[in-house]
Amino acid sequence: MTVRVRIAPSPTGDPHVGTAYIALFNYVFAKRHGGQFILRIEDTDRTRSTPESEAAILRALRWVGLSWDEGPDVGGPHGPYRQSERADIYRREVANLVATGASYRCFCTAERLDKLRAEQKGKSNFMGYDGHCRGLDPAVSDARAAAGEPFVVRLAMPKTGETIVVDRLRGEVRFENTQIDDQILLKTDGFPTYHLANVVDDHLMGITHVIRAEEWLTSTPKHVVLYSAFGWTAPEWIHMPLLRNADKSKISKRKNPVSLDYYRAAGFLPEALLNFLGTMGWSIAGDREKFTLQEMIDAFSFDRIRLGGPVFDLVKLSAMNADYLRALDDDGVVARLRQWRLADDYLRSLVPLVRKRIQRLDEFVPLTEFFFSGDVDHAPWLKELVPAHRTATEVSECLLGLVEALDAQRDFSPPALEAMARAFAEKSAWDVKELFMLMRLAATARKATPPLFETLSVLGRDMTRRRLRLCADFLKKSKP
RNA sequence: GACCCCAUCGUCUAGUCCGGCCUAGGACAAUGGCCCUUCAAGCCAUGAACACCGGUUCGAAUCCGGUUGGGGUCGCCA
Repeated sequence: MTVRVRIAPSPTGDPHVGTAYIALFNYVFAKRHGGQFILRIEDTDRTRSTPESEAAILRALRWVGLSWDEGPDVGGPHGPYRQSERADIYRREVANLVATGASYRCFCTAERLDKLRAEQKGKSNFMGYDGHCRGLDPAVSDARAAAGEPFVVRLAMPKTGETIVVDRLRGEVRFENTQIDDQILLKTDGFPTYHLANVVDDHLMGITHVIRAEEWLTSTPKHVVLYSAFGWTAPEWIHMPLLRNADKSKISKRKNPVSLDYYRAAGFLPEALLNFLGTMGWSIAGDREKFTLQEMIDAFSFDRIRLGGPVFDLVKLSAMNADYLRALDDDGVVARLRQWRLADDYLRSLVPLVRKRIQRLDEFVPLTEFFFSGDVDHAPWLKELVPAHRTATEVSECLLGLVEALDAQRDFSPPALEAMARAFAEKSAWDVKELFMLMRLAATARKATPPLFETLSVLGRDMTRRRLRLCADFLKKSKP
């Protein structure tokens, strides 16, 4: 049996460092055993998935140095590799399940479910669907569906006994069936949920090992039941520990940069990032922490994974990055600088912003310095950041609000940014002039810069968000 | 709250499976020093952990039980 594994990101946002982490272990395991590593796009959330996000994820994964044997861009014998293009497959498979009674239509409204949840909250030990439509007469169900009434399809979980998940890293994990609710498999819009699509695709694509994050562990019994309902052999499960913030909570953008694009923009070397991720929960040897991708492949074994959630420490990553940088010769560093920012493309995007502001070429570098630095120091601007009529907390909150707005802002062109900022000003009752200066100071640590939105546009989403957040943190600490 | 997972220096980890080699090793960070016109880098040194309580055993970081702590999940998101 040849090993086939996959990484299955959802294109609903920035390329996540956790995706690279899990992709790395999948990739390494596949290569260790001469198997295949597949990339599948899980875009069944029609409201949140975007082609831009998909492209960004592919680009980021490539940047980090991982490549896949099959995927939406490279094709393969088990395509399509984009779940939105496989909708008919899921509908076909789920129809079989309804026919055998392993799943059923549910006509409950969102309102009813909300009410149910509210009632259960705090009172009941069981949280989840109450099986209201489970006993519906199939003839009635058929008639209501035929009449055009919207419905979802749910998995009929066994009501007794337990489901055992065999996890490669933990052994048998047991779940009482009574506490697992009837998972929705097919949504009202006809698209599958993760649980269905994931099982169907893993089976159809011949996936042998599912290496994914620990957050999936508690929904795995549903997948076990699904496999058996289909009559399919389940893959082997391997749930990796979750990357953590410094406070041990699951890594999040509020407490850590999580976008791979940030790490690229901040000048981390992809091989250093990969090496660092390889030390998260895994070790190559007791006294060794530097290794190449190939060395990791050669040495890889699940036996060397520990399950405590590793804290993603930027300081340690930076130290490792420094090691890689020092190992490069001078030409190597030059090459990396060019790949990073000192490239014609980037300089060209800067020139329109400053050409009228310089009289001599030697003014270019000082004027554009903040485009080339990572984190900036806001300390000298405390007075300007927090004018007399504002409190530090107030300004900090405003910045955090902006970061949130920026998170959602896919279009980073100057006009789009300006529209966003003006809308934000209106909504938050901040004076436009004041808000714009705040953004300028936070993003650049300067009072005088090229036009704000052109500047932010070139600076990019990741660096802009990082600096605003840093500024908000600084203010929060400075004067509570 | 219910269920599930986890538990070695501040952090990443070795050691845990097959108990003695562990007065617990390495790395990052911290501190002190050396080097040096400066700053880095480099080198040397120091402090720093087996969560707790029981049990098994001649012997436990290692095995068992409990407690505590942390995390995750309970979405027509993945």
